[in-house]
Amino acid sequence: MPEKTYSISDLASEFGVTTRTIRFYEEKGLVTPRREGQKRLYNQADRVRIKLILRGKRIGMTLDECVEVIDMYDPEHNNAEQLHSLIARVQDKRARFEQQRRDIDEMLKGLDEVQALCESALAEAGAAN
Amino acid sequence: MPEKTYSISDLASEFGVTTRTIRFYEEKGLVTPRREGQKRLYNQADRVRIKLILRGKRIGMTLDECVEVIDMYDPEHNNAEQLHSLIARVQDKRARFEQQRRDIDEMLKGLDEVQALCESALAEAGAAN
DNA sequence: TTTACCGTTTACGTTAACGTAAACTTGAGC
DNA sequence: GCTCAAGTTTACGTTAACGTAAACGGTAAA
Repeated sequence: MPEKTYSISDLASEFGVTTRTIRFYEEKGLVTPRREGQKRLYNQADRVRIKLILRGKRIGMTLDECVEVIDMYDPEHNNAEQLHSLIARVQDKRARFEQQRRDIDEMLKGLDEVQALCESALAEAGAAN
Repeated sequence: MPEKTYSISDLASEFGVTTRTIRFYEEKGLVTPRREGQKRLYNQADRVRIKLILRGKRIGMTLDECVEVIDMYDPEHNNAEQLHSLIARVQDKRARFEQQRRDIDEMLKGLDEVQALCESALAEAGAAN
């Protein structure tokens, strides 16, 4: 069965971005859809790459960093040396993500405190009536 | 006892940024150190704000978003209406941060898989000898 | 056939978050 | 008194990640 394909506006609306954004990612080499005549045709792999890019962006990664991570997924690695270097890069990214998770947890803790203060202030105001 | 203060380069080196960055934050109204003559003097509150800004930046927040969050911490809120609106904003931020945490967890999962593949490939190569 | 979309390329514009450089002041140490 | 490091202001430069506009091609419905 033929693989499912997507038009550029399919993906744009699915992911809530503009077609310009997707073409821009192509300019930068992040996706390489095939063409049907003039029109771009995206396959499942393209779609996944875009999804990964947008996930990266949500946590503040640059497009170049997104590429770095995505490239880790395809095995251009043959020998032991390359495998070790890949593992090292994985560790670097992991450290970064774990730092980010700590940052987010701190942020959430702060929000909890603010909310608790708000609610106790509201309770007090309510009790005053 | 007088509050502890910091020079601009104190904070710059503590946080690993340039003095330009800190002055830029002042231009944008994110910090307002007092002056001793010509020189800027930062107090503990200023220092904490900068710390919060940089934490926000690490998870991809814009400076404006950092201000939004930081502003939630000081109580400019008196009446019940303002308290409810603040709680609503807290919920919005919370949702965003939780999404980010999910994104990070997915990223880490991906890294785990890559590393596992690398290690099993290395084990296989080792066994082949 | 005309209208209405969807798609395309090309190209200039925009915003955030600083970098960088120049020119000047000021207090500390020699 | 001179130097030197650390500070200041002013101002133009830079990069990433698209936005926006113009001008055009294909096709499907009215």
